[in-house]
Amino acid sequence: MSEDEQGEFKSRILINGSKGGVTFNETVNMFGKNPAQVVEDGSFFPALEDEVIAVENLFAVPKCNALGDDVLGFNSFSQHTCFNFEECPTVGYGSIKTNNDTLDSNTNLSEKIKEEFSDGVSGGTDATVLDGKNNLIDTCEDYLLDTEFVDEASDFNPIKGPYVGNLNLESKSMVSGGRGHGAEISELATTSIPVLQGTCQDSSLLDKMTIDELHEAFRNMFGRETTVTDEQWLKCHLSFGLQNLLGPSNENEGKMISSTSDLCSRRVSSPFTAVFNFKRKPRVQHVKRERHDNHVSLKAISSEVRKAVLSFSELGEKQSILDTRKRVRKPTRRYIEESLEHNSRHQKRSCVLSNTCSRDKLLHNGSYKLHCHKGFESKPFVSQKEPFKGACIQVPFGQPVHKGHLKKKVHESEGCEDSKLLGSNIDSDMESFSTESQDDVSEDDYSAGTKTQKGKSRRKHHMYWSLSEVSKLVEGVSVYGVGRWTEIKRLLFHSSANRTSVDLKDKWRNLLRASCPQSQCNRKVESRRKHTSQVIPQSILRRVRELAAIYPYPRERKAQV
DNA sequence: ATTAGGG
DNA sequence: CCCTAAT
Repeated sequence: MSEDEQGEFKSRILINGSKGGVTFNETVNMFGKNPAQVVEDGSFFPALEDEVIAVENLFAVPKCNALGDDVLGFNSFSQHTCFNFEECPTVGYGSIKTNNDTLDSNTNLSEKIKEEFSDGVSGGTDATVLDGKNNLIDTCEDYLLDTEFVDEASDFNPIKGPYVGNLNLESKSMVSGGRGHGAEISELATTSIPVLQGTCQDSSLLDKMTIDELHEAFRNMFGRETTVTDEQWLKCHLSFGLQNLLGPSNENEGKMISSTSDLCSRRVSSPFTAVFNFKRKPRVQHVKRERHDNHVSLKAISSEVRKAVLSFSELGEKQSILDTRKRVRKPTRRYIEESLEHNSRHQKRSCVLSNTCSRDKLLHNGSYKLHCHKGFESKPFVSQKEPFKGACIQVPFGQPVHKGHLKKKVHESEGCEDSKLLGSNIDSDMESFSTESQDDVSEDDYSAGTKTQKGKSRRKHHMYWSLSEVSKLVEGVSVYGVGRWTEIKRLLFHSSANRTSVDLKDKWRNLLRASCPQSQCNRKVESRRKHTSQVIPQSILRRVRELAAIYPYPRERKAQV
């Protein structure tokens, strides 16, 4: 099957799916698999309730970040998902079941997939994996662009959720009588295609939901309220979130590097084949069982199957290819920094591998436009479209948060607090320059923010020296002498993180210049400055002169000697 | 790592 | 303030 044919095939499925034009049975038949066979295989369905619970725990353990705005992130999503499970463990079976017997493993499928892949998560997902994903995405994109989802000007994706049915159930906490049907990972193919259309069939359920219900569902899913009253918007977000169930599995499915490059070279290896592979339930299921018993992770699955999983995910995500781009984990600024510092070397290597396929595409991918330094543009998944919001710190799976970060962060905040303290200290200690003190605080905050981006030369925000600071400096010089900037800094400016010893030195130099009675030129400048900046009191200037005499600068010292 | 000095 | 050379 040629590439074009593959693409056409995929598009067909997707489009049909979105329009619900193909029934599940038809879809299944397309693959030559009779749904009855699926049902017949009883081993697929029995899933113990505790299995569900296990899943729940699985997801409860990992990331417990504060729910942030990044609703697209897998972390928060899984968290919410877990939440939902708690509320109704058997959620989602009913509605699908009404559609087709084979479909009732729908939701469970998602769980299983997650479960399946969550093992690999801890193993550490490598950047390359993500790159690989992007490769896939991009590849898929070609096929999908002509679908109805090109329009993604807005932040959300107009997905007429495949999972609408589930959503409905979740939001209403409907519990069907059925137990958790052990949806096998192999069900993925069979299920998801039906899902794609099944949702459309069930979209009536979504439509039936009131705004309040939608809001509730939204809250359950994303852990936050929304003020949006647009039904479409809510539905899209909800369905989008549900769709994430499959996305993460993709992302988490590590160790795909090899197959990734494989896919790179010949592009996605026949999505059709991929789906088809999934039809071989017995095989995959076998793996699944093994895993249950022996904790055999997905690694055990043959690379072929894994490839299939990956490829399938593209399919299953339907239009979401575009979504996926956005859903790609947004790293925190911290993470970016760290990556720059620690991983640049590794990335260079892995990028060489993955770039050939992904890079050029990614580069003209708007949402991936990376505003990054140096060889970082090749890491699409680090794109940070939205400004970092401290509330939601999402660290990509497998990318451990180094303690250094914590330290750094702590230090930074320390600095801020200290500077605030300094402000108050100054107020009490010195003659009180309240405005200046405030300036200190704000300035500190600012500089603390800019300092973090070590790399590019961003000039430190100009911070005027407050009179109190000058006084302290002079005092320090009088005590320790000129040139002991580190000492002075340590004892008198320890709390002000924004004044380095070099700053002190520079300031002293300037004071010296200002103090020594100079030519008219100098005075002119001085008088000119009077209007804009602070005027250094004569008392201080005098003191500076005295100190200059006592502690001449080295050069002058030499001259004196 | 500090310091001096030029820019 | 930044950068760099010298120490």
